[in-house]
Amino acid sequence: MSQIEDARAHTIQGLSHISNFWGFSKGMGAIFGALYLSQTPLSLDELVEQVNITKGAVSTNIRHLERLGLVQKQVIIGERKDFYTAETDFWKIAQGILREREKSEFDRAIHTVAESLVMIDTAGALSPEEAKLALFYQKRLQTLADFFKSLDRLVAALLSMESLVGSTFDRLLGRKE
Amino acid sequence: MSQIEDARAHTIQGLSHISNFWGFSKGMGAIFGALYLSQTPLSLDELVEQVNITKGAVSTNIRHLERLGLVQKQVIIGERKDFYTAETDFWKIAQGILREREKSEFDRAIHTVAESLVMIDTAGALSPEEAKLALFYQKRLQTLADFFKSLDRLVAALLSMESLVGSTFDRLLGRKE
DNA sequence: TAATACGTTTAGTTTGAACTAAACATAATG
DNA sequence: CATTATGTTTAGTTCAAACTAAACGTATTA
Repeated sequence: MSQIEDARAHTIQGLSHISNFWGFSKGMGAIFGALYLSQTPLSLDELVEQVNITKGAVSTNIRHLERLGLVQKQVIIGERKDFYTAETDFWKIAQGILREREKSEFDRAIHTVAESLVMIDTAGALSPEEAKLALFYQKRLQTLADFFKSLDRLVAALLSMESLVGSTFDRLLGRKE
Repeated sequence: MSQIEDARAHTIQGLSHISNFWGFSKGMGAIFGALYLSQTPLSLDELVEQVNITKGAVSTNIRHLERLGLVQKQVIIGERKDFYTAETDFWKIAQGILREREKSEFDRAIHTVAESLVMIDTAGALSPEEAKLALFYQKRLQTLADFFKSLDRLVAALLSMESLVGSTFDRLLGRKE
């Protein structure tokens, strides 16, 4: 029935949008969607057909998805093709994204601000106005650094909750009691 | 001293990158950076000069920044120009972004999944395999919906913490005791 | 009322990410 | 060993977002 196919297409298109919104390609969202709404693992060729993008693009996108933990490769014995399945635990997925993407980005941010602070620290003799400006920068940069460090701790805390995922948040938010 | 100017440039460039990473334009990050590292409010023309993009772009970007709560317009009496200052409370900023961007995006996601579920519900007579597929979709879509709803609650919870911001998280994460 | 100062809008351009098509590398099969 | 099946890499293309330049609207000043 077309109604059901429509629901599938609608969901996939929605996931494409979300993927895009979160800074990934639409293709990644669509591929994940196709896998998430498949009762069986899919091969690369099947994905090419279902999602309607070329093999190269699927290949690239799916490796990215794998690295993030959104998709798992299934090696089926006696089969030459690779098969893929979607991760269905979204809290796990969130962790994967936090780990692979946000973490390194926070590290980078912290590093950049630290560098800026060093530049100021190692500046030579300063005129009175320069000294005042330097002090101002230091204060602002320190605020920024503190913020990033807090975010970093938050992420680290979430990532260390491995075994609790799936229940912790839900309980925290009142979905289960 | 050039060392200090370098620190400023380095920070601004870092903020541009971060802005871009979070799905905003680099220009927005640069403009915010210029304001954040300014001891005085800046006019549009001063920003044009400092950030080195055209008036039109600054105008567009700064309105976006304002809407997100990253920047405030200061109407100075007796001055025809608008002046802008950067918000310096980053937890407030995070809230602004959550409110303006994430919230509506979650709403959209929830809505899309709900639509898909309706499509399945209203599908007519189904063959046995179709019925089985429909059931499978329903289960998966429900899982997805639950996840989005949890995220939505999380965001709502964070947004309702208005008065606590700045201390709550830090305490939560052990930065202060 | 003319001239100026300012912010916004618009038409066109630039740019980078994600795509396609096709060549390629590798392993399995006959 | 030639052929086929498969996934990856690459050179080139497409497309949308963000930019520029310039026109525009509006308020202020002379």
